[in-house]
Formats: sequence, C-alpha cells, structure tokens
Amino acid sequence: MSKQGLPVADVTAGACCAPLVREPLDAAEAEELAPLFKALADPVRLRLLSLIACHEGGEACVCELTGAFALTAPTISHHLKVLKTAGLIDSQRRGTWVYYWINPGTLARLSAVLGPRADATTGTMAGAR
Amino acid sequence: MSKQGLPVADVTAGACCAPLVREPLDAAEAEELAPLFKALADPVRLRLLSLIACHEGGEACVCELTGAFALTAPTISHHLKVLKTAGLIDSQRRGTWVYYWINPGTLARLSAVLGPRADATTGTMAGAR
DNA sequence: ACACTGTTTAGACCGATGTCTAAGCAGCAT
DNA sequence: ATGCTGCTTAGACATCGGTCTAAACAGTGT
Repeated sequence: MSKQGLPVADVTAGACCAPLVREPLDAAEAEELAPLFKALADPVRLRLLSLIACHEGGEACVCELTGAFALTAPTISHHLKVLKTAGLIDSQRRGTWVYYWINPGTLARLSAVLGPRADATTGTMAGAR
Repeated sequence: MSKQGLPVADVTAGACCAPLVREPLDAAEAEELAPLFKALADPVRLRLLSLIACHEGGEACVCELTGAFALTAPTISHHLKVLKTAGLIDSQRRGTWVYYWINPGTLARLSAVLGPRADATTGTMAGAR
C-alpha cells in the first residue's frame, strides 16, 4: 500500500542532483529548476500537493481537494494544472471524477538539490562523483 | 572558520519539518513555507545561492557574484535582498565589500519538507515517529 | 434527448515581480 | 576635502500570477 513508501527510483529529469551547495549550479540547470520551485511557491499549491500525497491510496479526487479551501473550483483547477505542468503531479479521469497523484521523483529531485547531502534519493547517485 | 560547517542547529521557524508527504500541511505552515520557495523560484537566485554556498570559505563578496550574470548590480542586489529576507542567506559589510553566506538551517528545512525521509536535517527529528 | 454534477477553459482584473536608470550612501585613497 | 569604487535604495516600466465569473466540456442517469 501507500505509494509513498516506494523506493522513488524514477527521477524524471536527466539532469542529476548535485546539491546546490556542492557545486555551482550552471545557468541551464537553474533555468530548469526554477519553474519547479515556482510551482511550489504558493501556499495553496503546497497544501494541494500535501493533501494529494497524504491521501489514502496516494491519490485524491478534485472534489475532495476543493473542499479544503475557500476558493472556487476553477482556481483549484488552475493550481492543479500548474503542479501538473511542472511535473509534480499526474492525473487521470476515471468516470465522472478526476484523480491526481504525486510524481515522487520530481519531489525527491528537489529535495536532493536542496539537501546538503541529499541521499534520500536512494540509488540515484550511489556515491558517484 | 567557514560558517557553512556549522551543525545547522538553528532551524529558524518553530514549525518543524514533517515531510510534505507524511501528513497534510496545515494552512499556517503552507503560508510560512511558500515564501521560502518563492525566494528560490528564480534562476538567478538559485545560482546566487549556489555560488555563495560553493564559494571558498562559505561566503562570497557581491563583486564576485555580479560578474557571473549579464545583469546590472542593482538587480543582483535586489535578488540578494530577496534571499536574505527569506532567511536563506545573511550578510555583513567588511570594509569596502559586503559578504554573503548561506543560512544552512533554512535550506535544510526545505529539503526536509520535500524529502520523503529527509534526515539531512541531522538531529532535528532523530528517527522519531 | 435531456438534465444534472464534476471539471476545465477563457477572459478580465489587480496586485506582485524582474529589470532597468538615476541617485544615494559607505569606505578607502589620494 | 575631494574623488573613486562598491553596493543599495528609489522609482518607472513591462510582464507575470492568483483569483474570480461565465461558459464550455465530460460522464452519468433518467
């Protein structure tokens, strides 16, 4: 159960994850990372991400998310789109409802970039470089 | 000396760092975290942070940073201010030059929030829960 | 076919943000 | 004192971003 326990394996992007504090980020990496942080740079989106990740089964229906905020459905939909475009979540329509789940690889990558010795990414670097 | 070697101890905010994916972020935490991610949500600031962190001695003079970008000094100054306001870096004037260094606690906190098992924060949670 | 519910798209509005130029402040050196 | 260099502040300008309402699209059920 719980997709959150998975070993993360899938690190979406090609660029690897030398922590920010280990070697200087080159311009290209920075351009690539900034939009990810931008997607996280909103309290509503942070909570959405968290709600989705923590929801039983590792996925949540939009209707369950909308209720948690004092915002209209279109606004929630907008935020979900931003998160999805950034690659932080994925979605699928199932009958009437649309379900969203987290893409753990993207999250892990960000954590790795910020972390002083971000190894939580598990096998991704295996001590290399 | 290198302030970056410090044991991090100081995790600025009171709210601690249950990873995003472990339990739902409440509104207050989200409001508090979002500005930190916003500070990171710009390629120039990401590179600045990285340049500062990686610079020998753990600190860098503004004049060394400005050269790395095709931007005017005021713009760099602005970005440094944003990072400083967010608590990601600190600075001190020393004679003619102003030096900036990273506040590793803030960075570690963010990494912990994103990471599935972000332990990099060192003793902060010590395997609890 | 129709109506009803859930979700997204389109467009408008307004405040926030990145960049610049011009000007100010802080130290150092002549 | 005066000027020179390093850095920041102030203000202007253009763009981006979050929110809303209105309307469209997708599925289900009668």
